[in-house]
Amino acid sequence: MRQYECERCPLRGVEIFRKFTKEELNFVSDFKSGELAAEAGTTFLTQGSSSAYVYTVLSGWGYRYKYLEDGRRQVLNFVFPGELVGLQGAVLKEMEHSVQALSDMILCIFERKKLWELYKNYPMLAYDITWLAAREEQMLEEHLLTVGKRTAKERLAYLVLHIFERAKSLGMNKGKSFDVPLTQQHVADTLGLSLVHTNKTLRVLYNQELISWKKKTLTILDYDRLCDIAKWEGLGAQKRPFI
Amino acid sequence: MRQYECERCPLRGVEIFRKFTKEELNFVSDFKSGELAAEAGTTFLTQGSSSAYVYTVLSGWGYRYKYLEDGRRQVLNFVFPGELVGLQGAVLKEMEHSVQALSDMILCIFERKKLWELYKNYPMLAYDITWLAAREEQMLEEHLLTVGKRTAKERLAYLVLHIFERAKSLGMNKGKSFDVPLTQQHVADTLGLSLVHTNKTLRVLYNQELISWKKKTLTILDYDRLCDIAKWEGLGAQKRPFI
DNA sequence: CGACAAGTTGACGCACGTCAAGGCCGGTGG
DNA sequence: CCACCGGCCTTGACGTGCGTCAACTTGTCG
Repeated sequence: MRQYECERCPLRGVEIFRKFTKEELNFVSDFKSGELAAEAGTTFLTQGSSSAYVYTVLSGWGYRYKYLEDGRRQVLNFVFPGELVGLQGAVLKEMEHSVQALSDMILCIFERKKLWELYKNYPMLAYDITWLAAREEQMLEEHLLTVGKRTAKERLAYLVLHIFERAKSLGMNKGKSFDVPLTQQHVADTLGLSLVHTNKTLRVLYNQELISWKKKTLTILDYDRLCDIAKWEGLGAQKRPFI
Repeated sequence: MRQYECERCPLRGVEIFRKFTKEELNFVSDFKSGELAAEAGTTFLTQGSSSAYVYTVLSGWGYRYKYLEDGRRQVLNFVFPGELVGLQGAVLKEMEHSVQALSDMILCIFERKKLWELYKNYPMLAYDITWLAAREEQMLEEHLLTVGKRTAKERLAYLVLHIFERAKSLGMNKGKSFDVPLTQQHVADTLGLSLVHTNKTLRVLYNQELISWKKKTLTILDYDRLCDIAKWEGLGAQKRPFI
């Protein structure tokens, strides 16, 4: 049921996260009510349902998405280790999106009911949750700008940089390369492009020696030119909280 | 400096907002450090700057938007009375979007510094802020779906319904009509469409007797068919907090 | 009545979507 | 070991929804 004690949480060591006090750690440990191992492909939160839990990603990649009734799918954002999932479902009446595991994931389970205790007794953690929500909002806004205003080539450049930055901040990269459990269909559904056009645009980036993406390994060949193309300024690199 | 005392706040009476305790009201009144009257067209929060304040909208409409360096603009969302503006700038390092008044607005000013006090002493209000952030996120996600996957006609239908629902929940409508201080350029920049195509698509909706939009007055002529076209299920109508 | 912002309309072009046909590769079973 | 299958990727041909350009109209405010 619980393999990872909060006190020995493998993520705590990652530099980007702010340090917790002993007391906070104790509370979180108590707050945590178990772990969920989700295999790649599992949808563990579903659009339209109200979840009794909030999760923190311990390891693995996932993505949040929405469907239109006729099947059109929009990927909203990805979820990386240290991030909170399902807050909407806990705070509002229900989730209006689904979350699926891209790779095998381990999630820490927190009960919705206990969230209130956290707010009441650990204002710093409450503030942290707000911080995480604000950051999520910021990412969504940049995505909206991407889908609304960037061209196909700009979108691809943006997406590649976006996921690279996020992976890198967690040490999930190997130099300029990293493993990406995405299919081109995922990419297309993230960027509001068709599968075919996504494929052809990726080919352009490859031909221009900007990236290489073979067998789930993505390599950034020319970071600066990609930034230029994407017209993107990067994510802030502040220390971040994690519950 | 302060025309509207929190104790006599005109918004408190609006049914959709949850009631505050006497104590909460006192705190908010103390938290509030003044009012800002922004004329239509004023940009009162700017992309890239870090603001020392958070605002609550007392009256009027605004919109949040982002620019790409070459001038392409994406409208992210609108802001209505009772909503919080500038939380990102208060919690994270800086705002990554701007906010402009569409009509004349009155905003309550809160100091960023005091936000922490709120978290420490009024967990319920802290929770409310999270609630508002989660709702904002939900709206953004629906917008992303719209821009990514809906056709021009669907987008227009969606937008019309979206702003109508929000205005209506605040009693800002007159039956099926309401005043909309938007130009077609705003609409285009919200939906990721060109101005010309927006105009032509609006004409289609008008010709099909779905809406009428003349001189800043928008009328919903056929609510049901619009919903059908938009493939949208509406915003939740829960009681909402407001700081 | 002039000036300027906003809305309107038609003509034309292109970025991206759709369709369709293979190709590659890892997995499974005989 | 090969045969087959089902995902996923790739590529060309062709179609179209939406963008761009440009000119005109309408409304508004001095």
